[in-house]
Amino acid sequence: MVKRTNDGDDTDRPPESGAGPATGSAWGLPPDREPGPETGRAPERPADAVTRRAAGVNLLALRSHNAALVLDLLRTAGPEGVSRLELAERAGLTPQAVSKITARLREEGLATDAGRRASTGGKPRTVLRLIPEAGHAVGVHLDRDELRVVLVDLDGRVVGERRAPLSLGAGAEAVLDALLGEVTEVLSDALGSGALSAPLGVGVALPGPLDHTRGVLHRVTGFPEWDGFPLRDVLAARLGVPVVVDKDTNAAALGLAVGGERGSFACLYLGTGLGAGLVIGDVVHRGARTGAGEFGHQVIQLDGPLCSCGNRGCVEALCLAAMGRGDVAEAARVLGEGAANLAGLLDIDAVLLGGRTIMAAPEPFVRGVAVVLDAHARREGSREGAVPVRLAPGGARAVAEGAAQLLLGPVFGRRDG
Amino acid sequence: MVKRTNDGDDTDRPPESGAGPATGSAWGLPPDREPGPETGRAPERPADAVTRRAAGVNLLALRSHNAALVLDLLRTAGPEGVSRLELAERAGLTPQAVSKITARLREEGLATDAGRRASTGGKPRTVLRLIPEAGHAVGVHLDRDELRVVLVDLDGRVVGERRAPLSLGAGAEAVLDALLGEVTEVLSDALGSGALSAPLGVGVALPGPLDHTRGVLHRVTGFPEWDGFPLRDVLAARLGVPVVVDKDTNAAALGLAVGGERGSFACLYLGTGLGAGLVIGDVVHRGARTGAGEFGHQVIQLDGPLCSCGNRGCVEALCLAAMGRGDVAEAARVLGEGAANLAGLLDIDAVLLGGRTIMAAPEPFVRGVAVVLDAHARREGSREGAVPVRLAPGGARAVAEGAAQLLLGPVFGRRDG
DNA sequence: TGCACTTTGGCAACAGCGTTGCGAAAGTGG
DNA sequence: CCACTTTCGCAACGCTGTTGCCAAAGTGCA
Repeated sequence: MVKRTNDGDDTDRPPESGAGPATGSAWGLPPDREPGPETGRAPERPADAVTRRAAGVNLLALRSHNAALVLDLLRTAGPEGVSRLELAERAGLTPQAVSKITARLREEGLATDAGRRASTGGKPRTVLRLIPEAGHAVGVHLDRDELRVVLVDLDGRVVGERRAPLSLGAGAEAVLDALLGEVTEVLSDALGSGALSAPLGVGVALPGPLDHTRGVLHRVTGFPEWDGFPLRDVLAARLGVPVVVDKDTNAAALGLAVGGERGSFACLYLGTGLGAGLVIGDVVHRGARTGAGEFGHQVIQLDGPLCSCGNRGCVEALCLAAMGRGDVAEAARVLGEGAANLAGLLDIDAVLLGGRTIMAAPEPFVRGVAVVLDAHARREGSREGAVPVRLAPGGARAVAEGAAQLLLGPVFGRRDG
Repeated sequence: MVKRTNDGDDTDRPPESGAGPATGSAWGLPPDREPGPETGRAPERPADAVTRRAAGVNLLALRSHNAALVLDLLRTAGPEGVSRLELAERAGLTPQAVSKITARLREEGLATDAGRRASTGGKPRTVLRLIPEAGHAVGVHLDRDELRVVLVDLDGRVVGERRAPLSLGAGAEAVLDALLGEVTEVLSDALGSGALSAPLGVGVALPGPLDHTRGVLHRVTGFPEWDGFPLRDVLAARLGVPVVVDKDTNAAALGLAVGGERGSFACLYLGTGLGAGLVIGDVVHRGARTGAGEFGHQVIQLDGPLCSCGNRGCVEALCLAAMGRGDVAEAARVLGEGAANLAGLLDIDAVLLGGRTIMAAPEPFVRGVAVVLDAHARREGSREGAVPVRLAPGGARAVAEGAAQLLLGPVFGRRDG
């Protein structure tokens, strides 16, 4: 039902990566071709992809942009729905344009009526809502010791889930087999239980570093054997649907951005390591090399204790050392100083905390970080007050859900950054 | 000749701030009304302006977007010009669409023929170029001890300039009078020497903090009497043209972004203080409160020496202390550590150095910062190598030129961030 | 109960965008 | 001089959002 939004440049777009021949349901098919580690897309200079994209806007691009925007407004409104006039006001379009767009969305099965509003003296407004079942995506969280697969609908609701223990160091074949198996299971469960259209694709989130634009892993921390592995293309070839790969922190941040966190914010995740997902102006910021978010190896103590990365005085080293001593307050303070540096540099609207270590003792961390940010704001005389600190919502499934949003986001017009 | 790009929402847009009745050339007119500190625009909640702007795209918006894009490509091509087919390829539009757009630009006096290319076996391509004289903007750099005003054409070339000593602490009236005087002088010089269309407006860059969206100053460092002064609206009322206000570091960064520096980069300015201008994806990042770029008060030495801001161990304090001891190498090293934190956090493409202190001894700073970034990159095993460090080009006029780009940028489709 | 009024939202005509088909213009090369 | 290539404008077209208009569906007062 849902097609990926057409950007109007379908004339010379490279073919969908590994989409291969659509032999019925391609799920669970044996690999019809095994791309070697070097068989990726045509090598494109990353600089080109960033510095000057063809920014000319087509009528087709305009159409899909506005349709995606209206769809996003419908999604944001939730099950209560929105009226056409409200959509028009929020989108900055005329009511008649919205009428045409919503008529198309209804024809495509993406939207439907949802009752009417109370009259204000005239004809009551007809309320529209998204049909969440019109599209699905798979989100995979490939963690160091666990694999989690979720199936979510257009609304972002989880409609299927599986977990399995897994070691990232068990070798590519073992990990891929486990991943493909769990994904297939989740999908066949959903297919058995009800009507399910073909999924839009699979998003995979895992610890970095990696190249998001090409979907190639670099040396995953602690598992150098993955270096250079073209995960996206291998998975796309085996699954027969589009695959997107991203860092776990970015996926989590994307999930929050889609889930209602507006503006610019940073999610700090403290677990085996310390990383950050950055959202700037509602867009996940990855950087040209998918290297953004290196929060943990920010130096906040010149010539401080040696960190595993080779530098001295990194936030991560100080924070984990404090945790090793059982000094949560100091760990939170150190984290707060790093967060204050980040907040000052980017003028973000919120700091969100997550990760296993923080979830084990949320309150002292949130308070400790807030205290540092408050102190900085007061000393610098900020008129807006300190950046608010909150716990990142979503729990243990957040990364997998965010991974699914790597596919759902474009449907609602979200750009990558 | 040049009208500001129409975004298609001119139905309910607030009137151009202080544009007033156009009584001939409004320059140098006595103030016909003096807006008090509270007579600004209708107060708009900053959250709204950031979190959800009406993103629906109009046919009018599409038209002006594509026209601005083509104009930008013409500007980038320089005096040699570009052919229609090249424009079409770069813009992602069909040649025929480009023909129509360039025909309009030629009618409006913004573009013209510039010879032809050598034939490749058929009709030779006609080359088009921008007409730089079709539009101008004024850039003002309001520094602590000096005032600099430049007049630039569409190409960004400086066609008029004036300097005057000035103390920001001399009081609002004195500073405003000096500013208005110099601006009027620059314009009348240009009017006398040749044909000059009415300028697009005036961009003013000064040390922060301030509110870029409203054009209101906060407590300019060291000059608390400016707190809350609505500089944009006051100047707009007196000059009768649009005015945009921004931090000096942001203006400088914008100037570099327009001047050819692509992608994402940071400009670090070391003078009486230490600040940064951030460009992320070709867009200046200011943050919702125009607070981004607080590079100098990044803490890199927990419990270090006290800084003027009240915190301890700020880069600025350490850097300036080292300079006070004459230890340029240590200052560069400290600066480099801060730059490494920034580069890791944002995955930027380049670090540019500027400011009076650095220009006094450029080579040791560039080398010292590069050494630190190299060391970090090597230790972390970056496959792309270290972030390149360069001197920010442009010299002493860079900030004023960038201020003028605050007005020119929108003509070429540059969004604010 | 009936009528005036308000508000919503679809139908139809329209202006204007980029696209396509086609041909004139302006070169090269034999 | 002619065949060929390439550029680029004119004209028709499809599709976008916009405007004008009117039916539909309520409220509220007589």
